[in-house]
Amino acid sequence: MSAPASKSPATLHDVAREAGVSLATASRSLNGSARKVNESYRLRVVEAAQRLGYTTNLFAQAVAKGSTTTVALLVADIADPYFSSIAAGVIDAASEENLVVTIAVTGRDSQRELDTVRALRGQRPRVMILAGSRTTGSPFEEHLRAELSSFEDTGGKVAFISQDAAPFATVLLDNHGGARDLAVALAGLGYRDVAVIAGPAEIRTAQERLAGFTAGLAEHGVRLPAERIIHADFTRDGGYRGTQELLAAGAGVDLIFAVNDVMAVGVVSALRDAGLVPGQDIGVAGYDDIPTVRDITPALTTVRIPLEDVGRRALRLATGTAHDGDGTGASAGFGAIPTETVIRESTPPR
Amino acid sequence: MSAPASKSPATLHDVAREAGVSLATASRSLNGSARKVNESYRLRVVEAAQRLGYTTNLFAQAVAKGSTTTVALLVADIADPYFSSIAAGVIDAASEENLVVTIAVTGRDSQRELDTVRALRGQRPRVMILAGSRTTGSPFEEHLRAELSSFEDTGGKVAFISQDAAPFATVLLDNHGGARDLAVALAGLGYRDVAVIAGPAEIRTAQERLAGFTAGLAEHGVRLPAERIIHADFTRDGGYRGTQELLAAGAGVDLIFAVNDVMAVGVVSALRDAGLVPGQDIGVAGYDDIPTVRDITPALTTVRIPLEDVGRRALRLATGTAHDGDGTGASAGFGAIPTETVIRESTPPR
DNA sequence: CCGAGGCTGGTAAGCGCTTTCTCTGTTACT
DNA sequence: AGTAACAGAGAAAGCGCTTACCAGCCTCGG
Repeated sequence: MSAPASKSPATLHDVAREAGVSLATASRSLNGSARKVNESYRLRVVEAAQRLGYTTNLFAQAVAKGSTTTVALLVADIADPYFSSIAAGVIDAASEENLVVTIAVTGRDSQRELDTVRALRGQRPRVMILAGSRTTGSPFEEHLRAELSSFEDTGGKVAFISQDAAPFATVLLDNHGGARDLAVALAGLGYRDVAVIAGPAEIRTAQERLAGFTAGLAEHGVRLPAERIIHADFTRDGGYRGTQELLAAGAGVDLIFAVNDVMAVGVVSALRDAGLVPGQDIGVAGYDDIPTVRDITPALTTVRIPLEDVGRRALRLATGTAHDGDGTGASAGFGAIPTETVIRESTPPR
Repeated sequence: MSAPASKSPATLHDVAREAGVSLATASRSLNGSARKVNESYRLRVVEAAQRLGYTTNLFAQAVAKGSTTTVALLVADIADPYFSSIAAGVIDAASEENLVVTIAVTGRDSQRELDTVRALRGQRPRVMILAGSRTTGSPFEEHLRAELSSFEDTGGKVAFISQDAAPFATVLLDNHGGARDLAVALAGLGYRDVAVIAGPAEIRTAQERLAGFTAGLAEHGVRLPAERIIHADFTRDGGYRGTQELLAAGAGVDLIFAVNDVMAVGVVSALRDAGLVPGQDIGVAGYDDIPTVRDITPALTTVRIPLEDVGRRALRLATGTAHDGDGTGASAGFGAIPTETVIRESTPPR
């Protein structure tokens, strides 16, 4: 190594001395500045920095400038493809703007979510993106709102993903509409005896999808009796157990709609384990179109959300980089993200 | 809100004034310190902080203390379940130690990986965890090493996940052994005409798995001719296309081993699309045991790696929190992570 | 030929926090 | 009672960086 391998990183001061210029000049030549500096000086500084293996201390820079390059992303569970796809989008868009993404996981726990937001504020991120599903009636909801408002008051930006969150910017997912369209399509295929594995009762995304689905069925005169709605965990195992419960109740059902794909995957497995052929004996549909549902058997009917795009959009929404006319090209404004019903083998016509 | 909603966040200075104490006292009472502070003072400070909605500016704190609470995690693709599971583990272990995790994605591009490491150094993270697969013979490899060494020289810690990375701490994944065991098990089931969809030739993880698998087969006298080894992308689509290629070559094969699960998922789909019944006509095996492979049809034979655990372990290895005797309880030392062959329906006995 | 600007380096005052050191007020002994 | 030893609060000096602000130097126009 040519680097002197000291015990602490080289500072700008070191670089300035090595280059024989002042601190100010060094700063100006290394980190953009409106001021011009003589090319020969600049070169000397850059070379000195190179030689010493100097990298700007972003923290110190942040302190001095009073603004950071951090984006905080809160997700319920990073291992869930839904969230990791969104995260991929956020990270992608962030790196375009030279922002660094910090990810925290809240595990669908409002208390913990609140704590996390508090802790994250210490990072003074430029923007905070909350992707965990909002719940209704949580006692922490109000505190969260307050915390976020105060964050915005002090110059931060927040963006929500999913349902409208009052005063904050939101990438709206049209859960109701998507589920409604799906229901219409399925009813059109001839399904009549429907059950829904819904998420936890207090999660709004789950509520909306359930409501939309019910509405869509109603348009075709299909009723969804209350006992055909099973609330379960928002996970693969939730879907599995919900299905067991449903089957145990002995309902004669020709279609199961799980309010998200990971649950639907659980449904398929549960059906199979119960000796039924998913798709053939009972149709199955999910929501989200996570990558895997294309590959399971039968391929799952679902509602596509352009997840990565949603992530990207959330970031841009928050940073104010309108930047439209890219990617899908669809939906220029700030309306809800368009969803698309994708019929696959898991719901053959009846 | 009772907070005055000023234009910039409350500073410690504000808190001190509000509480009528000195800056030093405020600092001492809010953020741990060896020094004791009169309880009544402490209370006043805490209340004032509460009232003003104060949160410590972590950056400033970092600058003053000269150390941060950040962990940087580099992954190839956060949307890949392999990496997102690892990330979940890292984040989990990190939050236990009050560390914040920053995730950057490198997209399996050595150049970009190097750039990212450089950029991340600016954050002065306490530890850097590299989970992307190492490649062999990349011209950037040496630079990366240098950059990381210099990072360690200046007080950082580096941990690699996967194969031994010379002077740096590593959570060793026994790719060779795992693949070998798998091959032995499969040969034991009667498979004889084997093909491998290997990853890109330069990725070490792929190489090792291929080598281990070949060795395992050899133990049972099964040969793996070179034309039965197809190199393809490390993704689902890579597996798909590799399989198409294989089938086009018209080889009479009874088993396809894909060097990772996402590729194996692609293999299954490709077989099916070619009118074959995976598992029945041709056995399929993968590697990693990502959550989804349990749920696809046929359920996939694979090699289990406790991914979250690997993430946790990487963090602890780097922070020096030995902290053993938890979770799985398995493997106390720093040996390779134990893998386990999981035979499922995709490889019925022949 | 001189003063007004325009450039561009350097000096120094912060940014929000920690921490050393000083200094005053107590407590504990002889 | 007098002093040593000890707390514990506050003043102030940083941490690494940015950015007014000041000071030379050069270029022009009158």
